[in-house]
Amino acid sequence: MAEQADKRQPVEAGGRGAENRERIVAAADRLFYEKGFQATSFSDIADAAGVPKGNFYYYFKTKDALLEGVIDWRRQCLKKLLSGLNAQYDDPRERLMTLLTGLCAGEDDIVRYGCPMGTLSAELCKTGHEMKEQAQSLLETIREWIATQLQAMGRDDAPEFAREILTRSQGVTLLAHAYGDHHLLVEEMARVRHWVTAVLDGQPH
Amino acid sequence: MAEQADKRQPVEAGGRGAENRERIVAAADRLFYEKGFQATSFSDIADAAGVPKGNFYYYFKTKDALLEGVIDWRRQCLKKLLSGLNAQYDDPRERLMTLLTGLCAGEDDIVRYGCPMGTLSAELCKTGHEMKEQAQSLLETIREWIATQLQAMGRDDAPEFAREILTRSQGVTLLAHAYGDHHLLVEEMARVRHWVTAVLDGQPH
DNA sequence: GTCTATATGGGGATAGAC
DNA sequence: GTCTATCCCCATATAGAC
Repeated sequence: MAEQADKRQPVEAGGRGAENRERIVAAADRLFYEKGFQATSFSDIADAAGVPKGNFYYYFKTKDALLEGVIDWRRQCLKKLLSGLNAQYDDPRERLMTLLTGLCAGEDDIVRYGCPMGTLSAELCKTGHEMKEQAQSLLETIREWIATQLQAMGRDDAPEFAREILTRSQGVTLLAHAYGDHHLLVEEMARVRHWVTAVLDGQPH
Repeated sequence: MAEQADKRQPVEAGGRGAENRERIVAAADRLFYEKGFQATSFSDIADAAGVPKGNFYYYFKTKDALLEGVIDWRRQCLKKLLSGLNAQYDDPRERLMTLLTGLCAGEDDIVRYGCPMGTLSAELCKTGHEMKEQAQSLLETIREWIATQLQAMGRDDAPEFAREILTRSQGVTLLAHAYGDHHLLVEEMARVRHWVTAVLDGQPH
């Protein structure tokens, strides 16, 4: 189940195969997000990626292996996002607020498809998929990063505070998705930021 | 799509057919909750309900019709719950706090399968199912009830406040489900209640 | 490495005996 | 109203030519 990972070595070697592999992962990533994991068929992915169905069993032996590739891909994107924030700002508070603002960046996507991490976790948990822990670890990664920023601000309630920020953000995206309400997303996320600001400025929470 | 509803007339007539229909709905309700809608097959339901597969096409022409029956069933349960609270308490605040406490009642279920309304909405929205609005209306029903209680307490921010309570509750259940963490559920729900109490007692929010 | 043709299984749904 | 046998389709997955 973890053996597929090493197959990714030739990615940087620059062969056409690497391009194909990445195309498949990128297409699957998008479709798993838009339609969900179960509802996405190989045909869907093949069409989207422009790669014949049969071919990509060469890259991924099973659909689960493909899911693993997609989760790894999302993990890399997330890591890149967070380390980007680390590099861009020195002030941990600025980092955090930028993240919270950025969560609304893909506004339409979130309204239409929900949070990529939250919805995937929910689906995999419900179906009892073996890879649910991997999806959960994406959420945990972001929670830890938030906690790190809070700790850098000298807060001793960093872990719980971070958890609550994540909780509220997930609640907002879930409802915005369920209601298909763009306005709800923007307004409630602003409310979350306002609350974080107030707490950081000394209000008890 | 709505024609199946009138089939429910004979339910109270007390024939064996009515029992069967209810058994099917009850089994489907439970399985849709535990495994999700897509992942639940007719065979699963047939086994659980003790009714042969072929038979229940007599009651539901399609899987979607069955889903509609399940959503109606959940709506009735929800209505019963809320009117029960209305009858049990005169004080709207007591009603609200009882509801918020009760949300943790099925603790283990929530940790394992999430919120019945939230997870169903998420799944139907993601797959673009025609019945997503029906699922959404379950959430809306509960939000309206909360708003009604808040308004009865004389709050002029009732609609937004109710929405935020729902948002936070959904966030808590989503994370508790994703993490499979019983402790998280209890603790964060207590935090939500604490926050509601504080706001009701005059703290700005 | 690439792609076509195909196997296999399980899903929803139907026909029709009882 | 009840239940069995069966159909069809589409999904994942494989075999093997190129």
